[in-house]
Amino acid sequence: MAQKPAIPKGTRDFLPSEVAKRNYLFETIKSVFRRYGYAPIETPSFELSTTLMGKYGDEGDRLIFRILNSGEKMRKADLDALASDNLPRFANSLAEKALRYDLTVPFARFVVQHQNELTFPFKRYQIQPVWRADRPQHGRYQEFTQCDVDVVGSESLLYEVELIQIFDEVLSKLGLPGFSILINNRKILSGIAEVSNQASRIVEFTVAIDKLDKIGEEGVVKELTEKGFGVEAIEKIRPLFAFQGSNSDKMELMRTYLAQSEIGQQGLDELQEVLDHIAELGLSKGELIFDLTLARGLNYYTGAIFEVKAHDVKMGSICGGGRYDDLTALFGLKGLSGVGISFGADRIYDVMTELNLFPSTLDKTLDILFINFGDTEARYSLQLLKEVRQIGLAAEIYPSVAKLQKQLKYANDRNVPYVVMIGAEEAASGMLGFKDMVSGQQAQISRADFLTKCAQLS
RNA sequence: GAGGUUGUAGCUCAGUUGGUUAGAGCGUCGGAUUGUGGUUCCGAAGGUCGCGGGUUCGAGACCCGUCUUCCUCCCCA
Repeated sequence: MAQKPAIPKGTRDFLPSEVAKRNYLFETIKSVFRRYGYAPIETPSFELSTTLMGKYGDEGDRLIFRILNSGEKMRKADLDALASDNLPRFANSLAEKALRYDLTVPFARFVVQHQNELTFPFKRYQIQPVWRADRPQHGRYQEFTQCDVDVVGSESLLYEVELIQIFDEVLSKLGLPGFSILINNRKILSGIAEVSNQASRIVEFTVAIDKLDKIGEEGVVKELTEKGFGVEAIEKIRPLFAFQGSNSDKMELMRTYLAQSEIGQQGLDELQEVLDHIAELGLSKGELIFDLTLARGLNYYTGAIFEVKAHDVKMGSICGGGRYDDLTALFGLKGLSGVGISFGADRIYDVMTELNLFPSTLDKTLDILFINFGDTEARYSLQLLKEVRQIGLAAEIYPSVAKLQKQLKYANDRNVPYVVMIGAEEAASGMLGFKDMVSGQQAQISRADFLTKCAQLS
């Protein structure tokens, strides 16, 4: 019985034209990564559940795809846990492997595991798919590709600067007309929590303040109240709702506000240093903005936090990243600070499609098509075809003796710029018909002239 | 995980309060035109109406379930 073809929700097939665009995207990204001295690594698409679980907070755990144990391993199911309603534990006993959720945590595992084989600071890039059991939406998939660059083994803020330059260079190179590179620092957020006496509830606080531009001041107050923040605490953070203006205006406000917080001042110092460097070096199309409401949920960032948003499109963040001081400590290696960023290739692809930024030349996968007029005539074409390929052009001969109309239509559909016709007449005379499919013009030229032309095209 | 929404030809979509044989455009294929494509004209093929159950004399349409799509939350690339 024929089965209706389908793929799981949140996943996609890629047609040749789409792969061409994706490769162009990846190649552009890679070329920049390499130029800044990063080398590629790869890690398995699935890890041990224990490697991933608990690293992304409760929300994150929910979104991790688990791989059901197979065969005899199914007997490991912890039925006691099920009976006592301990579903997380029961789930863990059913699945000892899980699809990776991002590239950062596996990277931390990789660094600890191979620490003796690496030179620090270790700079790597990694372009691989990740999976999230999220509900699909615009720009949101269950399988998508992340392009990460990270450096571990240095606390130098020069890397923050470098990564901002990479954001700017990649996205400018891809032709995005404008985008905002949002930056914040976890220490500033900690300082706010400290000043408002809510040090232990920083996550709830940051989640609420992250919505400032969405639900407004009243909404944030309401949400904080609902979460049990007292009137006093809310009054203490109210000055932050006026946070606006230039980066230096914002810095000034925060210097005053966080005057009593040591950690807050430290965060401001760090941010200031990065801002100064970038101001001096300049950016191409990007705009670096100090954004206090940027409080990404990932609970492993300890210093800088980044996020990038493209202008003029309705799309969430297209890039993210930040500094994490303790990530490798989770796998037993302390005192190793890391900082990294991630490009959301699929979202960038969607943005570029929407803004029509892909070069039209990407469609072309064939330079020359030889028309097939018959078995005898094709012999002449085959010899020439071989030489054309050696020159470096993509070329092929139509596989059967179909009507010329059909062969030309095929050339048309394939976006082939040139067609060569060698029929009985041409085979005898040593000439060939060379047709420009764009202009429609055709000329009889010698084989030598043809090969010269091919050499120019390659 | 919560709420809403969608599904009819390869694609985009019509389809009246439930009523005969479910339509159009685009695309595909064939022909006009045996060595000249994109334009034009003529013709043809192509549908378990997402899937399963129910109501009814009768369901593409109504009800229930399920999957899928898109959207708002949550969260994130």
